[in-house]
Amino acid sequence: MSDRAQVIMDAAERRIRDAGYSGFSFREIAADVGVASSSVHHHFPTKEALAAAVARRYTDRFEAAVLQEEEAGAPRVEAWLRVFRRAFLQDGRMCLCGSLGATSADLPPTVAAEARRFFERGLDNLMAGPLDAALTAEGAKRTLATLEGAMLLARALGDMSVFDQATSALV
Amino acid sequence: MSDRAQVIMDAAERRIRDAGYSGFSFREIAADVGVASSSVHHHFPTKEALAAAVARRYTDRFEAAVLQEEEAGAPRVEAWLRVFRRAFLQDGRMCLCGSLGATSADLPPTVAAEARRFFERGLDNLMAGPLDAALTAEGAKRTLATLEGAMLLARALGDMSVFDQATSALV
DNA sequence: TTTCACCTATCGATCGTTCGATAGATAGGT
DNA sequence: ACCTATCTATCGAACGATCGATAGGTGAAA
Repeated sequence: MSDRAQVIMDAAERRIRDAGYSGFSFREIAADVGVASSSVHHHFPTKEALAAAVARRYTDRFEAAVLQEEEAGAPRVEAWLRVFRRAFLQDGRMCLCGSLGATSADLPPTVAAEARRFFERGLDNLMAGPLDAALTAEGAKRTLATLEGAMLLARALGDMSVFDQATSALV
Repeated sequence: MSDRAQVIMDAAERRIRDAGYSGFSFREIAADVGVASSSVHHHFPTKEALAAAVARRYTDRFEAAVLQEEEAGAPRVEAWLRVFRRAFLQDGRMCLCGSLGATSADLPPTVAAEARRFFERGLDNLMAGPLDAALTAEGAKRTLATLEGAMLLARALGDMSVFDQATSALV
């Protein structure tokens, strides 16, 4: 994967997190990066392929960050909270797969599958390991739902601090 | 507000809940209703005005349904859970204002204001009343976040039962 | 006769996508 | 060292489709 392809994915990720799948275009991405829109197609043949690649990279990065927090000694739920919190407050944007998942019914199949994969991996991680650290199926779903919803609420209200208030009972 | 305008709003509401603000068009709505796209403009001059009207009606309906549940004796949080659950399982769709709020950064101002209003009204209601029934500011935000996130998660995973699992601890 | 709801037709802009051309790098053969 | 072939990354131009929006006309109701 070339540097240019990474920069294209960076721009696409920003745009999708702000506006969703149908809210970004090749021309916008191209303008952000400083190339012709046809050059974006050279790296990613279709819009569906670009969005799927961005979601795949996002999930892998996210999972790696959570594992790093856990290895640093953070309890399971707190690891997730920290990574979500960082993704939200640092970038000032929704979770990519939250943004995609909200319109899941209208997504090309491979993009919907990548969004689904993000949440499946999250639930697997939250339910894995020794019994004293693992969450129940319901606890894991509640945790992810609250984290995603906290982002959505904070964005809709235009107040970033809402995220911390909505998630304060998770730890 | 004429009958035709109501039917147009019905179609727009369905489409926005599935695909977000940038995922619906006048032509699609017109085809659903069975009129020309210019006729939709006759009732709602712009896309922004149509979406804002749909969100306003949605919020008012939602609030009325919650109040009805409360008057029927449902505890505060359970009233919200029931109305959210019905909106999700009956229609098989996201919350309209959740769908809009996810892309709040990319919304025309009046539409973003209507989405914000939905959550402000929700928080006000959850925090109102006698102390033994009212939620704290944090509890109210956590409740709305979990409800919205539960919809998002269930949609992304393609499994409606996820909503009940994610919200099982709210009551 | 004025108003209302709807129509057809059309506008300019933007969409995802495709195409052919071009420049630079790389590799192999002579 | 030189020529040739191939690959990669980029460009401008254009495709048909769709977008939100507008203009002007038609017919029925008030």
